Amino acid sequence: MPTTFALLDCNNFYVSCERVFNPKLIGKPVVVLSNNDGCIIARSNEAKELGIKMGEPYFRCQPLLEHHQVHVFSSNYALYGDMSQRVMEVLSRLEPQVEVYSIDEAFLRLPAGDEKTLRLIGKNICRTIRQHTGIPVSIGFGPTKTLAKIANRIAKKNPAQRGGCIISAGDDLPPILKSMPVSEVWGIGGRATKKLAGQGIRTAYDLSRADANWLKKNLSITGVRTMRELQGVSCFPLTEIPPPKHSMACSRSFGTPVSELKDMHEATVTYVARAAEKIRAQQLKAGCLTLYLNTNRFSSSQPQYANNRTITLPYPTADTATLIAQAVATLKDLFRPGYAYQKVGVILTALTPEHIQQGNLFLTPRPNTDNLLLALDRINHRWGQDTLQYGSAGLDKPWHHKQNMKSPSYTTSWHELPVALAAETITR
DNA sequence: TCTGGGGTCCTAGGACCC
DNA sequence: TCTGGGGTCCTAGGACCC
Repeated sequence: MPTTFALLDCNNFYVSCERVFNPKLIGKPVVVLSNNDGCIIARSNEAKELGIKMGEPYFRCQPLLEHHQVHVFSSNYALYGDMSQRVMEVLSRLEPQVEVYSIDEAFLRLPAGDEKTLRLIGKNICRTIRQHTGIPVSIGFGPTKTLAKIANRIAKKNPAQRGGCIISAGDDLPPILKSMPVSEVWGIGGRATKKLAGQGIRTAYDLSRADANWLKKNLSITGVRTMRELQGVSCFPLTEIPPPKHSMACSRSFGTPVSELKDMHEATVTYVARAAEKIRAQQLKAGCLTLYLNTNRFSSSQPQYANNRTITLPYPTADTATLIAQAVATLKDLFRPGYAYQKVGVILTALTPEHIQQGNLFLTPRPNTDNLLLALDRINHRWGQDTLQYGSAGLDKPWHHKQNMKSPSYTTSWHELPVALAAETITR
């Protein structure tokens, strides 16, 4: 049965989240920064018009931002994550076949319908999500995911397409693809764009007509799939049930460079605890742990050092104390004094479901800490992250990343709920 | 002074087997 | 002096995504 894909995308998502709880920002230029207030990762349309680039380091464009009185926010993932869930819930109530693709995007699969039907569906989705969450969204339809992505891009740039741009695999397709630079095609990054340019392939249309053998050799099988998708042949299916994760990571850049082992130790413990909490939430255990650390690679005046090590754990575990002990021992091996470190990070891999565990013939049974961890997670969930934490994670955390302009966690913290004031009006 | 974080997929090449 | 061929598995690194 023929189907249509749709891509729903929240407009300037992080900025839109800030605006829901701070309507004064509507119509004003707004940007949101990455962790540690490092780079620009979200811009309102007004900010884009000022020429502020995606991924630009904050310190570099700070004068421009100040000059235009741009509103700047540190990223607030508690808020964005929660708003994302609300958007996806509303969407799932409207449409049965949904793949949550990222924090601000979802693919849908619909029975292939005529343009009028799709447009009605699109309008209804956009209106309902806006009404229930306050978040503006755009939608694009196409016979494949890649074409739905392109349709979404066109819809977003063109307010007349409110309710959705629709691409079909007919005669209209070539002119649309000819107007789309190949670098804007989903799956074509900077490297591929360069390689393709060398072959004279500059637009999505050129790519849809490229030589499959050359593509396979130079862009791997995924390049060939993208080409087929541009032709209207679906190669990337909808995955409604997210596959289990293969890895779980936690890392942050330090607010200021760190040289002391004590601080590195505290940060390592903090990130291990967080990563362990995350895999427990998904009923997983880790078989391996990777620890890595590095100095600031952008600094030409400071001596550079980066290292990493992966260890196999004695048995798969999600027990924070066990993981901390292993990570700290690894840290002591990797740490070299005399460097200004910028970051330490932890990756848990070889993840397996907690109820399917391979036993070990030669190890004594390990202590069962399941109930302790359950209580820990429940308390932190109920009363907020780090209500209970391991002592070695430190209290002051002088190395903590910068977050100087963060908005309140309006929807996830009892202490930070927005307050609505109603003025009494007298009408007689 | 100040440059994010968390994922996935694919491939080449090494190690190893018979 | 001359030293195969075919296969699997694993891993590091590259590329891409948001």
